[in-house]
Amino acid sequence: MQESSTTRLSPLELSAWAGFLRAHSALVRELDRELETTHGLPLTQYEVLLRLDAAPEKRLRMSELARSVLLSQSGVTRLVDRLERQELVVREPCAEDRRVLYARITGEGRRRLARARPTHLAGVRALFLQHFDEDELRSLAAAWERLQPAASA
Amino acid sequence: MQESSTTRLSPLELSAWAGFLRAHSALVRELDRELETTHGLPLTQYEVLLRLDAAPEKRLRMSELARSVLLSQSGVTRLVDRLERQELVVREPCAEDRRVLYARITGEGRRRLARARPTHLAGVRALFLQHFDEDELRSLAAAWERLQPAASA
DNA sequence: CAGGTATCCTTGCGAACACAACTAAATTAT
DNA sequence: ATAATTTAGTTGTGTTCGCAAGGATACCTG
Repeated sequence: MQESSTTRLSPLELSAWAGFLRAHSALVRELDRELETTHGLPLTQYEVLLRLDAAPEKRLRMSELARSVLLSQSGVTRLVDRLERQELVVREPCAEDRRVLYARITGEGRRRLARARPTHLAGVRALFLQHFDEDELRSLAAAWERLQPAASA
Repeated sequence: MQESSTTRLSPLELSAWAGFLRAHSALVRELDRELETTHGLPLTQYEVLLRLDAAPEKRLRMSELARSVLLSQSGVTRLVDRLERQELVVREPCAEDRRVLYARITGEGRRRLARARPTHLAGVRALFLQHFDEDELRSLAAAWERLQPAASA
């Protein structure tokens, strides 16, 4: 009463998929813990600061931010709330369209980001990048490109 | 005032790492949504059922389960609470060690799992496995092995 | 075999998220 | 111009999670 191939993953498929899930879970947990304990900055907050710092005018619309960190709109609202409370970010109205708000990274935000960055990058290298050679990195990067449309559909 | 290579990821490194994060987020969200809407079974619950069904006696200690699904102990306690409420799982005491509780999948749990499985596997194939050839899968599986110890340390 | 320690699981608590309903502003249509 | 629709963002509600603390049982040591 089993249709074999459609109801089972091969051991190889299982390793690739389950490993992906496990790796992500362990990595994110560890990196988050690291960042949180050494700089009081959870990973999601770090990533928002990173995006804002990299943005053309050190600011992004709330909705752009939501897309860029792959979070829901309401998630971003409250995430920016938390960042604003710490004065790492400020909200600015937009003159041309008064519905939109920009989130802009502050000087203090940039300092916090600068201090946290080495920690985070060291972690990403030690826990992730380290384990791939250059060919593998290329292969990975290409693969993520391939499954991007499928995922966002 | 910047130490270049230690404070920046190369574009390739960034693609590999950021892609990994984005891919995971999008994939899990989509698979979870799929499973939830078609079978009322969130991904985490599905995975617990899967582990229990695959276990030697259709049961695992709570702590084994926690390690196997890479969740905190308390997370598993409440996840099993939810499963028990739906009667997909039962808790059983252990005679040899009265501190431990086994979580055992029930007949109903196995039926739900069996019904959900094709949906989930189709999703995993379509959204993830599809995009890798066999060599890449092998390379991936090997890589996850490599970074397993680093992550759990 | 008593006292301390370690292990297994649960519970209190707070943080973070998604979904849906909502307000305000802009755009489009009549 | 005004009404309907769309878009940007926030807020209410419920869910899930991790951490830290707690209770019970097992183990270990003198």
